[in-house]
Amino acid sequence: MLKETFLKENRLRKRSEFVSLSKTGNKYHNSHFLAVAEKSRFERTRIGITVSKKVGCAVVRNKVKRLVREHFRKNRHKIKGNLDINIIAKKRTAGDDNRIIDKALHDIFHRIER
RNA sequence: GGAGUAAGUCAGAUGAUCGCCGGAUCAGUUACUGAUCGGGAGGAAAGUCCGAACACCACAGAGCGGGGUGCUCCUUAACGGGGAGUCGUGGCAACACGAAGGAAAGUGCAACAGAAAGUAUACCGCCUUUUUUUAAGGUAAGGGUGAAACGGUGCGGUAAGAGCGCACCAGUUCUUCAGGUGACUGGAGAAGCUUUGUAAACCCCACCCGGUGCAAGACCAAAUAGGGAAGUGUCUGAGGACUGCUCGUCCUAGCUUUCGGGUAGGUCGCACGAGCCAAUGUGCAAAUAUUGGCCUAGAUGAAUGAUCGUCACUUUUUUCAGGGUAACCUGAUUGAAGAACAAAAUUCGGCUUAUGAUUUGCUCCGACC
RNA sequence: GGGCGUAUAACUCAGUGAUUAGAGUGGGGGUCUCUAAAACCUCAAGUCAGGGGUUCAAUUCCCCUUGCGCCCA
Repeated sequence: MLKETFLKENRLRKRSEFVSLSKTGNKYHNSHFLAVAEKSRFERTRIGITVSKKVGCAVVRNKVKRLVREHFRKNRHKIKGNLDINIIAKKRTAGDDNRIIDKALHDIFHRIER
């Protein structure tokens, strides 16, 4: 049984990392999200979440971030290889239900794996 | 029952599973891991509109400039906040709102219309004289214009009129009496004194304000190299000290611009405070004093979540029971949906704005007894 | 987090306490031309971001809200 933890070392934490990733990474689209991914130089998969002010107010943005993190936490072991991923939320994420967003996340992680 | 008004309260609860961010203790080991225990968003955390603490700039200076506040008394660390009043405005009322000093220190502005927009003037009128088309003088009652026209009504007076005189009313200024800490209120008297509006126009008066803000600032580690060009200045001048100007003080020996190069990692600041709760005293109250109890988030691409149950709340559907002629009301049952505004970012005191539910007092209206 | 600025026609900007808020570009129509461009004439298009207040009168002065943008190390 794999542990479903999610620590700081699984996250992207510096602006420079985000910038370099967006320059060189491959991009994947979806109705709700935009993902940028690249092979990591570490021995683990790391994730960064970008939710701009366009999506909504602070409460909405926190909610989206938590949903993305929760999904990543539960499905991390399914991702093969070591990747750096940046998930960028689009505007229409704001109003939608949790289940729909979860489905969209499942979809986009599926695209990244291919 | 309806409409309104004021004040207050809460911000769903609880369980399971998987997680997130700090803290304490213990163990292993030597900077990480594990175990246990305990904590983890708001009434507005928001807007950044005020006031402070704190830090640096000189523990903060002078003058000018600039900005703010503006009825009274009280309260507070402070405030543009709050409380209690005064006056004015709105409302039938409960009550609410008010940047509420000065226009009699000075300046400006008041479009169009109107004769005239603030100290004078006279378009139509009215009156007198002369002429009999008119001219001169008097007049501000009436008309007309405008948002606003120089107190109102009446009587006298007059050629016609006019505060020209008088009575009453309204206001202003002055004197005075009583009440109040005071704003102010009530009364008496005098002066024909009758003064336009605007200070959220300049301004005057009184009081207050140095600047920048935790990305303030301090420390540690790492790295390096301080170089080229141009301009300016070189001794009573130049530059800097995050204030527009002048002065003063302190610092540097160079300073500014540009080209090229480097860095932007961590720790502290940072969670015991003008703190919260309760009781008692003082005070109309805002507040405050004493005593007792409590410790209550601290992240930094940024924690406090997700899923599934149970119970409660609101709306609605089905079925049943009771009441009623009926519309419908009450209670139970069953399924479904909903549950506002909104996320700490150095910390406090306020203000403002957004917003769900609910309780109580008061006012007005209607019905019944 | 903290500190600032801005909003006027489809676009870029003026403007000022007062008549129906202007200019350029763009758009429509016309003149000229065989046609087009240029030039000239002409027309339309504004809740002066929204809501309150001061004033006789507000796009302008004051307050609140909203949108957009900038700065810090």
